[in-house]
Amino acid sequence: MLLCMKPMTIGEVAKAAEIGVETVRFYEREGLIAEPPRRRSGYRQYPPDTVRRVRFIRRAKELGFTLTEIGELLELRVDPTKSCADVRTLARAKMADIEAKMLDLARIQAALTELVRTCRGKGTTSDCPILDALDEQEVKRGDR
Amino acid sequence: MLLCMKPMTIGEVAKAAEIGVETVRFYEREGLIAEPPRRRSGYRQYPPDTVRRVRFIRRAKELGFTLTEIGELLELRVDPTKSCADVRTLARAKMADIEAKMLDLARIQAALTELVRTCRGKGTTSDCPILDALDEQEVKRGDR
DNA sequence: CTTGACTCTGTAGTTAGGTACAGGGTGCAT
DNA sequence: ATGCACCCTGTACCTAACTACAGAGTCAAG
Repeated sequence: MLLCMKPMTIGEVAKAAEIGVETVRFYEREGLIAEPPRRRSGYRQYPPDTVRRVRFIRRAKELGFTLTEIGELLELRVDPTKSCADVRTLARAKMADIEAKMLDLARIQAALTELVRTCRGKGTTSDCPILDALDEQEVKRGDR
Repeated sequence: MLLCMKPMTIGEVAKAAEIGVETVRFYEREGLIAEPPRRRSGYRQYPPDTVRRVRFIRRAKELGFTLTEIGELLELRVDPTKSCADVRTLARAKMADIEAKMLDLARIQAALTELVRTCRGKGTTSDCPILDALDEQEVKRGDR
């Protein structure tokens, strides 16, 4: 573990996070990762923690979050410079987003399960259960 | 159902699906929705079902699926022209994707819950539980 | 029959999120 | 002390997924 505390080059970070070197610099420009200290030569010296941050960004993107949203998630922390109430409010908003995503995913999952079941059973049991997955809740949304 | 079975214009579909007219045509070009019949004038006449399809596309995008993946999902159905085994295989692959997404979302959700809890506890407990959310599988890998 | 909102095709521009050089400097193993 | 892999900045380019015209035709309320 203590070995991990040595600063890393951008190439090491990129490799560890399974991402391109250019992308790391891009995330830095976008403010998603902090500007690291430099050597006198100008080489970036990343704290190893950066790898986790970059990995988080990569995974969160696959969940449909934009880089902006991911930035907000990464800003969320217990921080004396911010009001606890603000942090909680923002966190709760994100939790609601996530809840909605999980619900939609569960619906598609259920539809796929049904599809596989139907498929095993008989041949031509008609059309497309997938379409049903996400649309009855328009009704619910209306009176939310 | 109140949904009228009469064909709809592209503008009606767009409005009902909360999307732009241009986007509907774009989805048609991309093969995500079928080319509808036309009037003699060339006007598209959409079956009302199209609205559900477009809504599905919109929602699925928010879950991090690409249009290509969404197209694959929409192709999945019990269909005599396709082998049942193929459909099942593809459906199972999608289900695995979805499972992974739901797991990651649950992890972030848990991290946010923890954050809110900590925050209420009035701690300056320092850092960032969010970062921990998606990286425990790293633990499996040996450090160098 | 006019008029204004709507539709058509086709092409071009935009935004998000990277990705790829060019032209130069750095580090280190041999 | 040199070669090679790596890093720097800056700019340009790329794909996905729209979005915005232009220029022309269509529909229907009044």
